[in-house]
Amino acid sequence: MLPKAYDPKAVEDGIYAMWEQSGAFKADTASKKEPFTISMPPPNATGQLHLGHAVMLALEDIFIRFARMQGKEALWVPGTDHAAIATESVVIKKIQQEEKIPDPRAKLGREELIRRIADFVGKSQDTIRSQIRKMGASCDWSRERYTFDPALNRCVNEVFVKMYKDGLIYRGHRIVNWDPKMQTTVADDEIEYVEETVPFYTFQYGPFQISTARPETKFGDKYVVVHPDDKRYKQYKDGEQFECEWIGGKIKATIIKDKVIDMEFGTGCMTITPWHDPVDFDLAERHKLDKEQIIDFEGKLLPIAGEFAGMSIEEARPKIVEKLKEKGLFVKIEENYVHRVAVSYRGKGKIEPQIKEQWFIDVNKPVVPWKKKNMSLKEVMQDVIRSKEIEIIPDRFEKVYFHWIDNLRDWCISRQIWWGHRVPVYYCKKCTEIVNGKEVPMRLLYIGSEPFEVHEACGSPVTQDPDTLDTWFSSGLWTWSTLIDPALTEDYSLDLPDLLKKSPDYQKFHPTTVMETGYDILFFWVARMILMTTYATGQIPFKKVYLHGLIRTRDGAKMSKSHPETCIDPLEIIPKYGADALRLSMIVGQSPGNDSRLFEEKIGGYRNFVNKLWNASRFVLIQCEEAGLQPNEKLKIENEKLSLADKALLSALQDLITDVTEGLETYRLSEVGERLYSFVWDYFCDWYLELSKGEANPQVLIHALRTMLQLLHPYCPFVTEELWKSVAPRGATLLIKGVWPQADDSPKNQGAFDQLQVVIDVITALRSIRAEQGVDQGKKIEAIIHTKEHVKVLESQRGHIERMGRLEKLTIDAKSAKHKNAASVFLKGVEVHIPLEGMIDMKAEKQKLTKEQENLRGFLAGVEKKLSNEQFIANAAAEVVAKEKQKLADAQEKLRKVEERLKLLS
RNA sequence: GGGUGGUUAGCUCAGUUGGUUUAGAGCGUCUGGUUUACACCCAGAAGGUCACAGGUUCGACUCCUGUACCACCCACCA
Repeated sequence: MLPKAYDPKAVEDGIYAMWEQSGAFKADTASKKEPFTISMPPPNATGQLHLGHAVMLALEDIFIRFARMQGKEALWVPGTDHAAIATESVVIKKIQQEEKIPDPRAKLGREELIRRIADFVGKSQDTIRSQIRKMGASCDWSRERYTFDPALNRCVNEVFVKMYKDGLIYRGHRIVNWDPKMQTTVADDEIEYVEETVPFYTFQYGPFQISTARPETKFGDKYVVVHPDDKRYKQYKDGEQFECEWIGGKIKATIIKDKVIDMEFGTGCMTITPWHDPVDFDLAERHKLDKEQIIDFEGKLLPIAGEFAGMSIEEARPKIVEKLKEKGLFVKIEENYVHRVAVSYRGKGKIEPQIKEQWFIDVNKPVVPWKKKNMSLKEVMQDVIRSKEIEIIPDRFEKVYFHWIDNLRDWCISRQIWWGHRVPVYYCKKCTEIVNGKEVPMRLLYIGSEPFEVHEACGSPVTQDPDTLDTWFSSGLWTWSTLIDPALTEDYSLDLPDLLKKSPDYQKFHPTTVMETGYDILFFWVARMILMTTYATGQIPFKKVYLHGLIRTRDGAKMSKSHPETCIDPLEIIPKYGADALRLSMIVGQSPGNDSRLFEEKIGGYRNFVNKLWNASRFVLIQCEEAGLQPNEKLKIENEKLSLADKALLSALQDLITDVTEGLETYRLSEVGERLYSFVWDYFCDWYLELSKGEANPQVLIHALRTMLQLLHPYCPFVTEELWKSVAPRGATLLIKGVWPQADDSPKNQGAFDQLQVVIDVITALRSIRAEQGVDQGKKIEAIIHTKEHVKVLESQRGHIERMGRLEKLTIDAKSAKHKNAASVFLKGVEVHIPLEGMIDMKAEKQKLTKEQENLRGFLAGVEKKLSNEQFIANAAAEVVAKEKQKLADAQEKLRKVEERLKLLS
């Protein structure tokens, strides 16, 4: 016999091990079944699982388990991400703190640091693997991948080479976001802005007054920019030059007219620093102006700053202002200027724009063959969404996505950190080449995916480009690089199309079915996967994108370790409430794309539900034992032995199956969860089980329980699998491998359900009458009772109420009917005789019916109008029109009934 | 500056193309109750002019316009 309360801690690990050993997670490439694939967004291999991962795992596990039970070949590929910059900065920090080494890169060198990081990652991966298991995720561990696997590195290199050959990857001097702290470039998307209040200075610059929050960048400024339409500066011409006194002495300045200037802001003119400001850089490019570096890569001022050279920005700033004051060029200072400072999303270091030579991906060059045209990467990215090949849930994110693409610039893919896929470009250490008539060291000797060590022509060793690739370059390949057969990647005679063609997993499982992830990485990752995958494979990476929202604390704050009191840690919750409860609490009541709040009471509520299910099952088993039925027998449900309640339950189960299946197919997870919750608790436990205490039908009980376990399994896999052990039909597989129930498994009993509904309504009405009229034994009840389908008029003389177990028994004797025309039902502990005729309070009834009649007539007119609209018929899908017609027919029928009733009443 | 989402019961949120919902759930509150599983329980109750103002419609939580507040995203304001 089952214990009195469900103890998740005692069963979960065992169940998971059982699933794993059974091979249920493992997808079969050779199978003929329809594939259903999910690539798990790989958690960063830096630490611990958090709620974001937990919600991702819960959602995807539901998709996968449902698909598997529906008989699809379900593959869920797990993995981890090397997360270049994030990981490197974590490890460097760790070494700094634990070993007191201020600059680990310099002290340890490239090889040693990489070894240390790899060590750290290895341990972290173990932790993550076990945590993914704790959530019950049924992913295929035999196919686990890591973005830094040699096989994936091969894919990265192949794509790099292909892009280079297609002219999509180029090297150029461009302004980049430089992080002096991490000593690397940072992507535009990886920057966040922090508000800072700083002094805002205005200085005299020749005849102009210019304002700045960053005087330290102003040394080299020799261009002053004004708006061409600005009347204040009408007398100056574009390109006009003048001499003036500036920080380091006399300079010659040039006036530039350009529309980027906001005339309203400050004095309406500014000087520019092209080397350290993206806007200025663009402007300088447009007007072909000189650019000069002022600040070095460490964040210190260069010799151009004269006496300030070598100082840090913080140190130099007040001194420069002081000097300008001395020179009489200071005009004014505004103390509380709010200004936004760019900070690295990962390392939190202040970003200093710099011009550097970097590798870029050209997003505008139209060289990608797509649908028999040559498109740019941007155009392909737009096309796949526009054509609905990829659908985003919720669809409003499609707009956001398009907007992002519109503003997309060339993607800087090189990073100066060490942890990452190294740029597959090699140089000869010795040879030189002629560029623009000058002899320079050889820039590029070889580019390719195969490792390369010696320059054959001269016999000297080669060196690989020191830069590594942006982490999103490799994760952009994730949906398919994980499906490439690793053994093939050791063969360098194969090219990328060969690798794809010869990998059975790729052939079977790509494109993947659904990509589920947080909306916060729509740009970082989802967009990059679309870009990289369409280009590299000619296929879309996934058919659907399901975006979940952020999980917040009770107060709506972001979950972070800085608020330990409101922050929920899945690893603390699972032992306490169980993985099933956690999963439910994150799924039910949440809609895609919207943030939601999670707190412990909520999880507790679903723990109660899981326990309720457990006890209901216990009760069913007890009933069976009493009735002498083996719970794992094959069932024979005989129609003639069914009570009205049994029939109603069976009928309701059919509806439940239909609703749950449809809901899951359309990704309405919250709704389905709620439906299941309320069915199990309100309908099955509180109503049917209570009834069955009177006269139990163990066959129906077992049947219903089995069906509910099957339907609930994707949501709460552990408890359902555990219970399945007790009620599974002999010879049945594990629930995880089981089949999804079909709605037509057993006969429909819709009639019974309607009949029952009438009775339920009657009882509900009687209750309220009793409350209103204070009916007690022997007092007359007079009322009209509305039901879904009928208007029953009930007149009763006598009624009495008595307790019967948990329910109350209310008996009402009909006056005139004498049970002749009355339905007599025993239900929910209540015996009711319902007379079918008799009248009271016709006025109110008539009013209501008349109103309904009016509404229906209006409605009919509306629908008819719609259906006679040719444009509507022409444009609408066939099923929409059919639905409208159905609506029309239903309404006509309804109207007919209403009119009939009205006639009856008059 | 541009964009998106939100505003529904004390709290946290559902509500699928406008009509069987006289607006739902969970938690909380209140009143009863140890009754053939479950106090992680049962039976009931109270609690909402669906942010506000207009409009379209026979009919609006649902569609349109505007307003207010909140949140987020994007953008080159020196």
